[in-house]
Amino acid sequence: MVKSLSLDKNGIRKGAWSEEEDDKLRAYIHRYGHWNWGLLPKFAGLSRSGKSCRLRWMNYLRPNIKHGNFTTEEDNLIVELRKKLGNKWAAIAAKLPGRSDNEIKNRWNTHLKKRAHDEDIVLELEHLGSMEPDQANLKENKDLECEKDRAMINLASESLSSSSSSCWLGLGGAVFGDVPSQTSSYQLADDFWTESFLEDITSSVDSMPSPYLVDNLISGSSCQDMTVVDEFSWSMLDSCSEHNSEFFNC
DNA sequence: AATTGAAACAACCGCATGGCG
DNA sequence: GCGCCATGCGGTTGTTTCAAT
Repeated sequence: MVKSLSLDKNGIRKGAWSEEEDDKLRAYIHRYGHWNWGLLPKFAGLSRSGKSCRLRWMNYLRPNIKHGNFTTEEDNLIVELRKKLGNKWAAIAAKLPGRSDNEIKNRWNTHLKKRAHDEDIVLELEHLGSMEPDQANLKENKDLECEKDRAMINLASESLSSSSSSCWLGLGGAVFGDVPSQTSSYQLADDFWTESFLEDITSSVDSMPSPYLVDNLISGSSCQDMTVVDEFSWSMLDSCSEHNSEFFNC
């Protein structure tokens, strides 16, 4: 279910990410943070665009990201939030810890859109079925009832909202702890990266060029340019040691 | 067993936004 | 105020998988 690999004219890889690329990106961000997506690929030894790296990190490699089946509670919440917020996938994702906007968008487009549409039709038909026959033929009445329908649907979704939110908070409390109000900024716990992972990546990270040691990776850049980059990198790394979690905000 | 169409989803692309000089 | 650049967001595409025929 992945795009086949290809290279563009600049030698930038496109398509599916290999496990090796994932490891490089994960290891690099773990060590240095994503201080600049544009430069990160070169420092991390990846032939990818910064955009591609960012997307891969945000949607797949980011800590705490969940993969696999959506729960009924999650589905309900997505449907409900979409009614309220529209296609604001990032805003919706902020309410579902561990799910990326891309994943939610895909979930909506492949599963929930049709379901939500079907549910609206059922509501509409149920309502029409309860109407007097001659009433149903009167346009003005129909228009009025359509308005009532919308109100009923909204009311139903509000009701669903309060109940499913409770379910979700219960689930969130059990699995994630308190559901953060701003899940776009993740706090990195000390044990975020498992010990086994740290062992796995140690060798690759140590052989990886750090942003302040490499001076020939930015093609065409002058020595002056690199001085700027070096100073920037040092300051960022200093900040990193002081405020480690900020480097993993998503 | 082969074919085909739909479903699923990772990834790409273009535009919008915000920060900075 | 303006232009540039990095980042974020949402729409779309491309590929694989799987079920139906």
